[in-house]
Amino acid sequence: MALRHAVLAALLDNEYSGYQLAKAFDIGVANFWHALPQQLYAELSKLEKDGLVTGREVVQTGRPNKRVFTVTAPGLAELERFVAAEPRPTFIRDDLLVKVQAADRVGTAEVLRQLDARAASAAEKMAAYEDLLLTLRGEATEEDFLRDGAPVGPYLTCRRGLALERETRDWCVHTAAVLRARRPGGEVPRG
Amino acid sequence: MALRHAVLAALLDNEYSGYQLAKAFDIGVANFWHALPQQLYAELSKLEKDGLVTGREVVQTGRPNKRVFTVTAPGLAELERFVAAEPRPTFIRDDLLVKVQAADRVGTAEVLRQLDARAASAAEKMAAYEDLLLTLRGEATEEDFLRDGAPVGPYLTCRRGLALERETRDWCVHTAAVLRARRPGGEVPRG
DNA sequence: CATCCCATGTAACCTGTTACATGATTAC
DNA sequence: GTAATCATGTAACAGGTTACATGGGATG
Repeated sequence: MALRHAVLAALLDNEYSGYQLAKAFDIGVANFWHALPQQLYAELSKLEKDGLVTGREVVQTGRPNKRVFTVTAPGLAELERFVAAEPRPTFIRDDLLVKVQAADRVGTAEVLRQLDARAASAAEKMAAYEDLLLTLRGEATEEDFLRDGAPVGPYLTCRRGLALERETRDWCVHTAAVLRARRPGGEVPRG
Repeated sequence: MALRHAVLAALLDNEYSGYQLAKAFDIGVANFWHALPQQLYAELSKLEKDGLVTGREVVQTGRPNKRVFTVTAPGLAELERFVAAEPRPTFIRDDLLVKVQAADRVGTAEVLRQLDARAASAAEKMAAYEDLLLTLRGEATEEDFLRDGAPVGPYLTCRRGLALERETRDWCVHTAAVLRARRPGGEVPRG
């Protein structure tokens, strides 16, 4: 019962279909919750069965119809309970960090390539988050929006995502530079 | 097959028992991989059965004996394969962020308390990581250690953890300040 | 005397991932 | 025509979590 609350929170500011929710979990929600589309479809079904969200058919032309979901009063109450509960420990799993941890004992050429790639993708995500922040606050300055604007929750979590990606990019760039300086050319010693 | 490589990487710089490994996964490895003690005991058994680590009984006085584990040549080869493979998408799950996402629609008093608590625990972890960095580099300056020191992998991942915790602390402090300014006193509107 | 730390697991359950399945429309 | 996007799932399997179990020694 954990994905459940992430989905409820994501549905607060918007109606979403499963497909749209999957997009939101790809960029935006991805800062703090990772989930696959299949999980989201399954979770939306369960949430609807439990009465925490309601679905509404949206007829579309030129593309398949879809069902969009909204949080119900019991759903909001469930979120309220979740918020009051002790948070679980934060959960990080990152392959690339495992590889850097092992950098002294394995070939670093691949690690360097992956660090470069990650730095580039972090830079892309930063740009995406900056766009999203602009969209969320509209005409307002950041200062004004943070004082009065709504919804502020998604804005604050997006800022977090931006800071995280900046940190990731900087760390990758720095780490790659350190490893390259230690082993000029990034070659793998053999034998 | 994912925890496996985190365990192998953690065992590279040291022999560890299951219990010690659990401690390492609590601070240090926690920056990039989350796992429970039960998982570690189970994984060590599997790794030993598969010949990727070897166990060695250490007789102790005044406390129970323990089995410490070392990575074998096949274990190192397995890590080498893992390093060459494409990394999986990074995995984050954070209850507190879900709660902030919902901040416009639920009571913020509890969220504020949890943000304060998280800021404090991030500050504690920063101190722990700073200590660990000092221990890892010994007498050397950071610059020298990054050029020649060993093992540099754990040092680099620890730096990442430090940066992450700093970012977490700053974001929590900032976010709490924003929410408090919007709703003076942090009270929950009812009705 | 109680509590914490060391030390290691098992068993039942829940959650998440991988692979597969379908089908229409739009953009190149 | 080929690929991408929209749209929604199922089924089998792998992985992770919760609860439980045990027992000695050190610390206050």
